[in-house]
Amino acid sequence: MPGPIAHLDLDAFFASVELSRRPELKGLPVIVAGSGPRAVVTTASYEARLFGIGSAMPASKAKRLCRDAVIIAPNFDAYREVSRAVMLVIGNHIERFEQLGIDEAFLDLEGLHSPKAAMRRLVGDIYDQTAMRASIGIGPNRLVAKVASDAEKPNGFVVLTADEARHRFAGSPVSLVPGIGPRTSERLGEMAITTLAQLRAADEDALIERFGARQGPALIALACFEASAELVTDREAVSESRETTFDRDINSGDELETELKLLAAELARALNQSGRRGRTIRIKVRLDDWTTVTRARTIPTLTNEYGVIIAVAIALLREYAPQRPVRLVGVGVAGFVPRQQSGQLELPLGLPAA
DNA sequence: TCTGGGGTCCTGTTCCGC
DNA sequence: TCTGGCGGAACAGGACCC
Repeated sequence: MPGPIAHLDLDAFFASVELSRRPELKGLPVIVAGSGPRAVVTTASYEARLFGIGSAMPASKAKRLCRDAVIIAPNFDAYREVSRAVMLVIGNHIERFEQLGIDEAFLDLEGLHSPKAAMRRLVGDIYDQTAMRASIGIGPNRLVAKVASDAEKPNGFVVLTADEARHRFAGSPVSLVPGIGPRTSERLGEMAITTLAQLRAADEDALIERFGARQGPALIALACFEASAELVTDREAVSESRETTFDRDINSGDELETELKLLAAELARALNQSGRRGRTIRIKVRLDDWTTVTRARTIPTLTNEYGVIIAVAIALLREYAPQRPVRLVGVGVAGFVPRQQSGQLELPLGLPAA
């Protein structure tokens, strides 16, 4: 039996990085958010959370909730740098770990003499070397570890078996577990299932009828805290994109194409820098009524060239021809191949063999 | 007072070739 | 020759995550 697994989560990460750069703000409600009229909060310090401010909240609302909040524009380069430093510390302690996003990781604790003591030392080292606080959850699989790290943050340190997790969170809303978001919560609510205990006891056939043969049983497994303990230690990106929300909705096709060109240029620059290429080019358009449309086209050869990307993107946009004001456009390239294979797959595909 | 940006994964549909 | 089944690839949308 594999395991145990630890989940490490950096507390209020973006805000913590800002506070370490500007110690005079310590103790104040700090919000990291963009500046436009449609900006949202990316991270709030724990002082700001006392005012009811949370992630994904419109910045305008956050300001109303706390007039004295210090608002700081996000600086992703700085966050990436601190993230790298933290991951280096983790790598010095733990052989196998899987980074997720910028501020968390799963750690394979198998074979460690005293996993808890090892995690205490790791958290101490991370703080000493980067000034970042982390919460730790330890469990038999990723799901238990993740929920455990969330349970008592900031500075949390929670160790649970699956059985203990089932008991401790029996009365918690189904959305406590990762994988059950707002939409699934709502649909479960329509079946009078709101807590994890209710989901665990739910009729599997009814769930299958409602959610399908795969997702139905998967929901019960989530409620039982059954999950894989496997880590994916060598994750490679499969797509990259750029998108922007306008301060005001846009009606003109010319203006949309101008924006699309800027985004495609930035995307091509990034792809060239990382040496990544893909065959599928997609656009994304969000209308003023929040409907989101994507269109994609796969071309015969791998590309990261601006000229190719923008030509396909504009063709897709013209074919779609939005009939309502547009609040967001985006462009992306997908279908990356693992780097060692990319040489072979450059041949035109989709042609009948000779 | 509406709701960012950058991703991943899954599902259902359609199309095409065998 | 016609038809149906099947599987894979592409595509669109949706849910979710940080």
